[in-house]
Amino acid sequence: MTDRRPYRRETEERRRDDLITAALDLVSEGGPQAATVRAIAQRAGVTSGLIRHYFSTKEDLTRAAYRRLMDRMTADSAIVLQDGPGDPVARLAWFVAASISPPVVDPVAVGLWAGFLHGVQHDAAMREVHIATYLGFRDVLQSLIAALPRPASSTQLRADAIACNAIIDGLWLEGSVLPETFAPDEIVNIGLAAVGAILKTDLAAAMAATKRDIR
Amino acid sequence: MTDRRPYRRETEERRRDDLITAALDLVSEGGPQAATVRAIAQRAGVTSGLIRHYFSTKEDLTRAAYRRLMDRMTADSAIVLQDGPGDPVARLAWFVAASISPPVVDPVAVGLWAGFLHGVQHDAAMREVHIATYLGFRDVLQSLIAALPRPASSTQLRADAIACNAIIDGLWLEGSVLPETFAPDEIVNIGLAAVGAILKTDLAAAMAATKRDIR
DNA sequence: ATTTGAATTACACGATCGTATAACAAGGGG
DNA sequence: CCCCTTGTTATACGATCGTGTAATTCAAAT
Repeated sequence: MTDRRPYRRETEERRRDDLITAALDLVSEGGPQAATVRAIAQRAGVTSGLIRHYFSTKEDLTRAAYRRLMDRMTADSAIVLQDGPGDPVARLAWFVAASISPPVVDPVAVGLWAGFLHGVQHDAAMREVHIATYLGFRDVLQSLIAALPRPASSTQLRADAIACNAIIDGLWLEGSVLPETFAPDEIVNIGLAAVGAILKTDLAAAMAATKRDIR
Repeated sequence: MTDRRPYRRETEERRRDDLITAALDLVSEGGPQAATVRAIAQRAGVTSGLIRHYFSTKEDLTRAAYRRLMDRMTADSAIVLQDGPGDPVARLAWFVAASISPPVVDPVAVGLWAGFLHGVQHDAAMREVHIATYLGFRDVLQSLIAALPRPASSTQLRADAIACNAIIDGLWLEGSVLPETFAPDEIVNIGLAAVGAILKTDLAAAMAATKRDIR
């Protein structure tokens, strides 16, 4: 009868992916308030009714989007462990450097992260994701620290991991929110020096040495 | 004619204060979306029309609320400098400890902070407040570091201040978002040890000594 | 070629959003 | 004691929110 909008059927995976991506884009651009059902649908190229076909509620979509964001950020940090150097000191240095460099350090990412924080504090499912992500990251860091050629008790190891993680988080925050305040590589250099000072290990030298190796 | 709600006239200061407080409470409880004009007015015990009598727009009220939040947080950190110890090492230790203890470390505060971050990134006035607050805090920290009995170049001083500030920010974040993950005083102890390691100064000992003095 | 299941669009619903404007009343200055 | 400024309430407006339901049309199976 009337002219209805033509459409193509897509796989469930593709549609969910498009909707989640659209939601994240909108939150980063306009804050949580901008990620309305209608705006998300329009951005994803579908009509708003379709959202409720793939997500039982908007909160459900929000949770999925947060999960996606966290997965992406941890993956960006851990990727250097795949084909990075073998030396324990250099491995730690690379991991720290990657965690406080783009694309982990990114105004968009920190904006998204903040946009979801209220959900993390009040929604049990989102809180679970956050805890798993945070402790997972810290455990990776702790295992890298444990592999260093130096003696350390388990309680000392935990304290070191928390401290180094705090440096990474703090520099990530500041570098992401106020990137123009820092010179290029300043954050990485400060981070390596600070983590090195806590662990009494020269990460900056190890970084420089392996950088030369790669070339 | 009809029965209108009775009311008392209040000073401008009092009304602005009530409205800002109501807005902050609502953001902390329900996120930015919960701080609607009507909800803020109801929480403050007035009708919604009154908001536009004191704030030209909702954005204007939001900016005022953010300014209030930042002022309160920096004041909570700096209060220990008023009647704290005179010894430079102890002063720094107290300042660091206060910055990673309640009421600065607080789930409500970090939730509020995150709720405003999108505004900070996109609103020029809010961004200005953020930059001033952040650099102001870091300058206080840097001047405390500069007062330590040790030689340091100005570039080294800047790097140290950024690194120590990152530790504080990171521990503030983690302690505020996941308080149940840490033992009592664990964050303070780790923070003092980490800042001390970076500055090669025993802050924990200075803290313990002055604590004994106060008693 | 036809049927059939479901992916997708279309539309309606009540609630609530921020803003604008007019009517009222509180309380100090004459 | 009354007036007059203005702090405050009341109400309306159009836009938009998340959700529920029915109608359609695509694409695979028969």
